[in-house]
Amino acid sequence: MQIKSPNMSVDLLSRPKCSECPIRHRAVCSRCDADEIEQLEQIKSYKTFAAGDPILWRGDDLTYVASVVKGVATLSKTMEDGRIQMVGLLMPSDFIGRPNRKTIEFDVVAATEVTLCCFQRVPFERLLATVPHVSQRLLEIALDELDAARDWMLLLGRKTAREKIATFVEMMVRRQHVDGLGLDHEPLVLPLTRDEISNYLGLTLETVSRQLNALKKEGVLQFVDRRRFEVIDMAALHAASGDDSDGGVLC
Amino acid sequence: MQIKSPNMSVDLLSRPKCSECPIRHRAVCSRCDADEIEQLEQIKSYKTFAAGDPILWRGDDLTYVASVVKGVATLSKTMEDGRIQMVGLLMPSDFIGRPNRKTIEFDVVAATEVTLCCFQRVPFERLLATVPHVSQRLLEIALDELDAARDWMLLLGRKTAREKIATFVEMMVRRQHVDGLGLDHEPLVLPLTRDEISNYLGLTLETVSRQLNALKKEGVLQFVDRRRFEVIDMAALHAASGDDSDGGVLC
DNA sequence: TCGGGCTTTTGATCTGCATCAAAGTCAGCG
DNA sequence: CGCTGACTTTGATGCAGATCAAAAGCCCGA
Repeated sequence: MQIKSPNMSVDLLSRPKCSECPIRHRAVCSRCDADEIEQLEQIKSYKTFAAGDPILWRGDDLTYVASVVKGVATLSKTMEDGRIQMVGLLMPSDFIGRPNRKTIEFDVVAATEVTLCCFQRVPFERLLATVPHVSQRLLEIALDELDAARDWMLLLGRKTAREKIATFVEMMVRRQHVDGLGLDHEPLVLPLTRDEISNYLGLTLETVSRQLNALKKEGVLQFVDRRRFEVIDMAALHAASGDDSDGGVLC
Repeated sequence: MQIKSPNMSVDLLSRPKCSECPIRHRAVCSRCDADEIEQLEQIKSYKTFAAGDPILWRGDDLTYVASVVKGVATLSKTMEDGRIQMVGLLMPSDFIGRPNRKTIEFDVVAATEVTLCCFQRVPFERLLATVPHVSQRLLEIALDELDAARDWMLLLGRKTAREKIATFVEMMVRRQHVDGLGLDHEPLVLPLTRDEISNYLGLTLETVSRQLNALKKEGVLQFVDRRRFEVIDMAALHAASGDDSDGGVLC
């Protein structure tokens, strides 16, 4: 399944179906009737950001809610002294912003070129209040995000550098596979620099580089350039991640 | 404001009001009409667990959703080799379980004696589908939890042991204050053992002990026994937490 | 009151990852 | 092309917190 053409209001609540992973990849929401879609159309617009552009800064007014159509954005927190922790990686079909909150608490930055499908927040909230299945859908999305955040807490608090890297690479494989960004046996992409990966995993960029090269040396991965790679030994990769056998949660 | 007597259905969605902290402490939900309360009454029951009792084990069927009335429970993930990461601390008014999910992905254990207000999941979901403000309320709760989880990710990934401990103690102060568990200038309680705290903070129990004693030696805290303490120097505690000036988020 | 089994403290040592430093690689662009 | 600046790799060293070990304190029941 490919990314939706940017011409459907249901972008906001849809997601490619993935039989493997019940947590983060949800079935397409097709419950909106014609009238509801019409309402969404009227408050909708598309915005594009270049790689590196800030999308929202901590404290900004949330005039829009949005969903990622194309590209990858990062969601992160920064401490006063500059330490950064990424708390989410926003890929196609992920949701940005939230109803009933006027400002955002995190920094959102485009990691690659990003296209967003935006809806004006206030009218969107009205829709929320009148159309019950929309708020139920949003509740599902929020609970999925909560599960993903908690899985990431296990990674940050208890995993070794090697396990963190293996988990991250495995996640890239799964998400790109189901999102249709890379066809089978095409090289996969790391949408982040070593520095950004380190901020996601709670490591330094040097450690990320060393661990990635260690996996290469062991024949688990192969790099075609600094951003593109192939997995040679999926089983070894999974074994290194420290996750339970099925590994279904963190994709 | 004291803990509610266990006689009101609105236990599920209510929470003591706290003017200081908009994130985790929500205003009481009083939108249910008499008929809705009646419906909730019929699917409600109270359950009590002794300290140390497991409440739910990973993979268990979720026959109930519940909210904590009294006591403290922990929510955690365990790796195959025994490493544990606590991903949530459930205190009075916190919600357990979720609609539309048949099993739970985490272990829930009573840290102290715990009283839960339980609702049968399936009928509760029916209520969700028919009464829009309940799902909106649950969405708010889920989004608050998500913010808290993401703040905790910053702690786990980037804070030092000292900052972690200071943040944790500060959180105990705030939550016990607003939940009315301890009156002003009464000793505050650590509802967890050193080992449990270490699992919450991604540390070892020895490091927790050392850092807590360091804060004592510096005159920031004072212990009346191993579980009870007073904060002598709130400003120093906050300064040690590494959080932004107002510190409003992690309470 | 004593004793046994917890939890906690304290000390000594080790190590994984951070930090510091410098060289290497690549993409874009004049 | 070759220069420039950003990203990445690699190496050397240091240290926060883990690990290992043992003593001390505390609760509780006999």
